[in-house]
Amino acid sequence: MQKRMLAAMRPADLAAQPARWQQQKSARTRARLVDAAIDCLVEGGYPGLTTQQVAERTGVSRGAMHHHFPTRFDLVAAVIEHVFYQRMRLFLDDYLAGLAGAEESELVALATAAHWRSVQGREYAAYLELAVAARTNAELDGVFAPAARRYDEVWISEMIESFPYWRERWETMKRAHDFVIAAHMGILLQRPVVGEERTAQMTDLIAHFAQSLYAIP
Amino acid sequence: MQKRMLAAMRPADLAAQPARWQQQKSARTRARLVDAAIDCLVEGGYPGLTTQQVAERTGVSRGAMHHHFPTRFDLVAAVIEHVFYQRMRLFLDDYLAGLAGAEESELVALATAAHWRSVQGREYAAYLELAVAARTNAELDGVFAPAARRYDEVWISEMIESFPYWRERWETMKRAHDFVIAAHMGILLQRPVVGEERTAQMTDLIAHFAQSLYAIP
DNA sequence: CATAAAACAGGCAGTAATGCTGGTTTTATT
DNA sequence: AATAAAACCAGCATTACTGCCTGTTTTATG
Repeated sequence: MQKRMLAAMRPADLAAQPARWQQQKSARTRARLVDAAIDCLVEGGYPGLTTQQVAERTGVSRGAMHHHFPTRFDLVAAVIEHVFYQRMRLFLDDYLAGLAGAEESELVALATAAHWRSVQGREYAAYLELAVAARTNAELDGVFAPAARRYDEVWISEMIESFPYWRERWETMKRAHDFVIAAHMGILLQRPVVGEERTAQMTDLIAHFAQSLYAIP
Repeated sequence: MQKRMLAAMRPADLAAQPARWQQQKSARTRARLVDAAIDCLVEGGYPGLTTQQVAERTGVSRGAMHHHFPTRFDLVAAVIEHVFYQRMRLFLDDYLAGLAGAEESELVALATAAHWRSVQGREYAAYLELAVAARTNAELDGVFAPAARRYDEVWISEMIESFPYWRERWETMKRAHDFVIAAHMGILLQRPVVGEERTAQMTDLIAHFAQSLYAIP
């Protein structure tokens, strides 16, 4: 439960303790820029992520921004790293926090619930915008797809570490993992049209199906 | 199986037999413009749907385009109607075509398979782009959300008509319907990262779960 | 303390998209 | 055939975004 795989992928924006003050200051503004970019993404989608907006939100001049991120796409690439990392970290923090003194039979339900919570955060909203935009933007896909596959492997590694009870049934675990991730994404997108009641019914259904995958060998 | 509800919602673009030739010509160019707009949507996402691109693809001048669709958003609104209608029509055509001589127990599997096929068409790709863009675009959402809710009701009506066998279990049917739609959407978005093999496993899983909803009362 | 380098600021040209306007051709009406 | 209306065309002004460029301040180094 050490999140070893994930820890190795921490992006430069979230560095722990930089040596020089100047580097620290630089890292701080970079982080602020990336954070503002995520806000833009959440509020205006991928087309709403403009350098002007980011500069205006952070108070950083466009010139300074050009120093940290020469082109708009450099900023987008940094956002991608940040979003993948944070999305996974927030899920793991939530899941591991609620794990104390849990029965083995509850683990799947706890993980499913934690994932549904994680899906409602702004990091996931930004991730979704990027994922959809990458479908129709070759340049973006060139950075997004490799990152997605990288984190998919990390995610599986973490799951194997967190679910030692199903050591001999990793294939089943992977299928359940894929299923929950895809289903929650779809539910999130359908939520505005079906409303809260049917959304809740669907999440319950997903949890039930995920459980059934483990219950039946 | 008459698609009565759906037939009542056919957009003006797809009118059957207009009276005057001029109106027919007008409807034809309108349809061409909407069709080109869908191509833009599929290839470049919502930001790629520009009036210039549409005019260039169709060969229609921007001035003529302004005559049919005074503003860009008028075109988008027409696209929304078209996409909702076509997405549902293509699914129903496919499903009803494969229905001849089918066992009652196969219906759920047939419907699920037909829906997964429909999800891979360009109409659905356009729908997805609009759905995601509407999340961060209030003006777009103002047209998209009502249309989505309208077609959600039509969809349910058609399902009730197509599945008379579960007359007394409409709630179960609705839940299965919601589940398959959401799950397929999520699978489609996850497909580029998980690959074809895991995608196929997921669709099989969805079909199995949908079936189980009916099998167990 | 002097000098280099890093971080920051503001502004300018190029590009592309939108909405609109004046003018032209084609079709319908009487 | 004459007139009105619908469909079509080309171009202009505005807006907004990107990329880059020249300076200025702050921090590190010898």
